[in-house]
Amino acid sequence: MDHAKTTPDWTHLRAFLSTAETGSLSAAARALCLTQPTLSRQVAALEDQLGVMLFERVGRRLDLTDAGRELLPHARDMGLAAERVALSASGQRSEISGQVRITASDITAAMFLPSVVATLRKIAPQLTIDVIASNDIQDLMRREADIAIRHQRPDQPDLVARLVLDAVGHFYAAKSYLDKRGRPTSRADLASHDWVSFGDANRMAEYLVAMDIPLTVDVFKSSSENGLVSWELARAGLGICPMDDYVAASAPDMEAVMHDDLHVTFPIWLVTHREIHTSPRIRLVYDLLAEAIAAR
Amino acid sequence: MDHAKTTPDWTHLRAFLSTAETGSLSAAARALCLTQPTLSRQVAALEDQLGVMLFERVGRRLDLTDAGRELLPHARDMGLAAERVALSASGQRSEISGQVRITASDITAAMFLPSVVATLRKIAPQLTIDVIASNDIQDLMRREADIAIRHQRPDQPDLVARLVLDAVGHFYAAKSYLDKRGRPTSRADLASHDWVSFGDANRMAEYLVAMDIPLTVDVFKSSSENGLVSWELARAGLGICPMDDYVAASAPDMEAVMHDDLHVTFPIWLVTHREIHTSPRIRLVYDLLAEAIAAR
DNA sequence: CATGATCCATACGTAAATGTATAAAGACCT
DNA sequence: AGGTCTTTATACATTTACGTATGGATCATG
Repeated sequence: MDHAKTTPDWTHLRAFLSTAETGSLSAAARALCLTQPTLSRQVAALEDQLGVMLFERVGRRLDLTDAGRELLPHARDMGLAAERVALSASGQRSEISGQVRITASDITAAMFLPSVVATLRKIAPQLTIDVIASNDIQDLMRREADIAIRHQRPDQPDLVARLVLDAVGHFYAAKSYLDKRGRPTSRADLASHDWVSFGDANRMAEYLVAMDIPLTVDVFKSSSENGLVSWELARAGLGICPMDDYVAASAPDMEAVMHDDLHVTFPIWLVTHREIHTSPRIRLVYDLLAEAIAAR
Repeated sequence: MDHAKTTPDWTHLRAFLSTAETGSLSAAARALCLTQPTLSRQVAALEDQLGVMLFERVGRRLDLTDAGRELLPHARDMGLAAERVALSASGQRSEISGQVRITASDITAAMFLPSVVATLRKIAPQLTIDVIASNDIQDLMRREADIAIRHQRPDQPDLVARLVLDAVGHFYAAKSYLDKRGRPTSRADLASHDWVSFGDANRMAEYLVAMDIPLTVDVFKSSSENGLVSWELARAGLGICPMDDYVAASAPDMEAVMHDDLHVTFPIWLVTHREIHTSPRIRLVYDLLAEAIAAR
């Protein structure tokens, strides 16, 4: 098959992809660190080579034609594959070796990190990943970890922090518990239910009262400093417990209480020290974590 | 994310892909209609940009490094996506419209063509596909079809024919039939079984005798000129019937008789008239059929 | 309605990538 | 062993593609 001759120039395909995704030649040029005339020529050359109009020039605007719309997903596939090449390559570099220590809450460490570590190991086989499950943000300062996933902005100025996502959580209880005790429909109802505390019950009560949930500390019939244990207590039917929706989604026996009316959001910060700017192995893990969290 | 800067040049990626697949820079240059020094520079530039050695220069030979082996599948993905772009584009061209008539045996028409026609319709929405189920090779000469899928080389010199595949078939019977009548283990056994004829029983007997199967024409207890009907007769337990393995695979109730010792091969020819050289719409369908048959 | 900003297309000089030519080196065959 | 046919890498001339500059056109804004 003489497809070689009919295969378009890959650079032109990248130009098409970027133009279609950014919506204009100028924006695509900025994204690719090229100039607008270059993109203009590349897209025109591609159209010429394919024998198909890809964009409709209507005024100063470029609109994808039907043909362009048909080709776009395949161009996107190319782009994704190219990104995988780049990512894979960066993991294969000889500098990417040694150990990276990631600290996160016990829940994040157990429910989220394993899959990320798996892809990380695949991308960078010479890397060793240490997962440190801890709720102490000080770890990073003591240099006991390289990267931390935390739910509050660190106040140390010499740390590099990035807000990756505002995660959403709800208040969950076991379906069996709710079947027995009834499903609350108002905030007042919540005070007559059992609660499972995440750490100190007094601090937790304060937090919930600040959310306009009128309860007293004696609703907490069980508690644990360990988030996984708290969660399992709730799953055992011991009461209501706040939980990240992402984690809760893997527990079909749990149900969100007053789902549409009651939720919490909490930031997810990715924190590291300044070494990230000089250490490629930490940078790789940092970027991959950011991507994985954002896309979770 | 500043991935834009780290994303390698797509042209270089194509150079890497072609080099890895052909095994040498020179071969890649020939495949891409470029020169060997160009490929040499492009691959070197890619290695430089990625910070990873992709090939090991051992003598005059290029061997993929572990890193290169890791990247290759992603580069392949890019290549496949690029081919899809090209194919899609060719289908979107305005010249690709109108009708294409494909003739094939009734079995091929019913069991294989539908999925091909589906992808064809998706690629070239302005194309109308006529499937003509017929066992008469003359159709093409009478201009009743544009493309024919046949199992013998056409003797008309003004037709363009291409041997796409040597298909493999076996002799099949219903499992229920074999449970009742026993499974033959030798060629001699076959003569005591019932057979379903594909067309004329005398011609079929001749063919089988030529294969060293010692049977007489009276073993044919049923027959049909229609292949699909013959196959359904066999499925109904009426006897043994030769069938293309590809078709038989979709009938779990059928079993190959003496699978390891007895099989037939038959060529699959793709035939068209010379118009293919001037008609893009026929060329597209022809190429797609060839690909689909080869990859089936 | 006019002004400014933004976008696309074209022209031109320049920089970058390509092709040609060539050398060195390994594989294969006699 | 020697010759031939590969292969890859480098040097140089040329072509190609790029960036800068500019004009025309459209849309937003005062």
